[in-house]
Amino acid sequence: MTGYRDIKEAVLRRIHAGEWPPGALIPSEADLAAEYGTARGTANRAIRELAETGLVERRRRAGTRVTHRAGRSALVAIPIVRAEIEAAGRRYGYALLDRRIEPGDQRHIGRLDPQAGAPVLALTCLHLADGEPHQLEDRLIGLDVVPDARDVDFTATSPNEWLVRAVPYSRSEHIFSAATPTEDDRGRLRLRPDEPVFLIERRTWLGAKPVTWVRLAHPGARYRMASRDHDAA
Amino acid sequence: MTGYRDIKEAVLRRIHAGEWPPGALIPSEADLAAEYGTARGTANRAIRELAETGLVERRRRAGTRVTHRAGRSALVAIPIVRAEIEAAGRRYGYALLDRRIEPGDQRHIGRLDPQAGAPVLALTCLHLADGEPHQLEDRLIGLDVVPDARDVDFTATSPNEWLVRAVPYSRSEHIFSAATPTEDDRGRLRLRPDEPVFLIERRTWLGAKPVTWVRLAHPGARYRMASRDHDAA
DNA sequence: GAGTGGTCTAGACCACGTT
DNA sequence: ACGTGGTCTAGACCACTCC
Repeated sequence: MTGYRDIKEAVLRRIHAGEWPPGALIPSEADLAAEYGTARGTANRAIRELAETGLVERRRRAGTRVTHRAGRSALVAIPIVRAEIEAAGRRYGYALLDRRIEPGDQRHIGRLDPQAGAPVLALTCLHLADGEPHQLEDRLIGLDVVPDARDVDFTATSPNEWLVRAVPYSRSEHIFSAATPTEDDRGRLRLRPDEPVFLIERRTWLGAKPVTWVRLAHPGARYRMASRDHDAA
Repeated sequence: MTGYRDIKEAVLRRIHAGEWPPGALIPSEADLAAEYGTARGTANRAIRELAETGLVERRRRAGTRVTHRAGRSALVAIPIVRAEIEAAGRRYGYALLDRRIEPGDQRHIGRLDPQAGAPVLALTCLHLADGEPHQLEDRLIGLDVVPDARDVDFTATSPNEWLVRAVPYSRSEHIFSAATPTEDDRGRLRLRPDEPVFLIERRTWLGAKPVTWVRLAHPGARYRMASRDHDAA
């Protein structure tokens, strides 16, 4: 029995073998289906999944081409910090360091980008593993979009966990970087001299409205983020 | 017309609205199909895609449940450095700094993990943007798996580009981290004092055999890696 | 206009795991 | 045993875009 996985692997192999170099047109779904003796739906699923990884590009009428700049992609899981710590067999600790409500203004541009004048909830908290600082979280929440956040007791629940449960979002964006820590980072994460921080910045929207911005700082020398691969063969 | 996207959004909304809290069972494909007046295949695709993002978990006979710890995931594109630089409108430059062939031994454990005694090609090269150091590449290639690499002129072609074109792989793994630069990093990337490096380490296999290991170091203060989102609504 | 991908349908069989 | 998801089929209609 030929399945969509078989077709996917076969096409992947033929691309890697050089049969279809970058830029080349691969056979249409109908031709692939005929060649492998399946329904078109089966070939469709195979090639659709290859397109999702970026290996090929599809356009109606124009057909399916092998992508030129074969960048690789990786699926990075960004765990909830509590789960990450507990999964490592360590004791999770949490502290709310600061909570303010600010009018949305210049300070938030490029981060939350709130509507002019809309109030912003600014939180700073620390996540610990076995009592040792693990992640420093600076967060902005748009109270116009998420009014309920005003009344949540964030000394008991971390904003991450509350938001995941309470607030839907439709789009998010991440930036990963290495940085020299700020003075705050240095003190709160108890960094060694010269130790950098690994930063994850995430912005989240519901439709066009910004929901939350967060900066997650990890001690660089003690943090690595791994990914499973995304291409497959 | 109700499409798989409609069902996907509807289910997403109902989960976020609290109708099905984490751990709850959502209706079977057949029930959803009946509810929304579609074929089962349509409901299948909707829920399958939600499962791919990790929002729900599916098991035969047991049904589909809302995931408990809904970690988020992001799809990170790792571009070929040349394309990345040229896409930014900068001039690409490349230099091979070092090339050695070494017997596979202790030094490579945890990186390439070559078969005992198999020769390893070790390359160091620098990628520049407008003449400024952009990425320092340290690479190991298993010559037992990729014998052709021995005869390639890597002063003309960067190993990244050659490998992408010439060698298939079946699995890869990435680690992202922030680090204090080594003395080599500092000199070759012309780092400012206290400037950290952003590291990408990638290991690639063909079946069970290690193909290549690479460490890509970027000046932290000048490098950010962005991702598109992977969850969708 | 015609060929390509995008999607849906109604049905089917099977694998799997819970009961 | 039986209900669930996993997949395939053969056909269909449509949207898009190149010619």
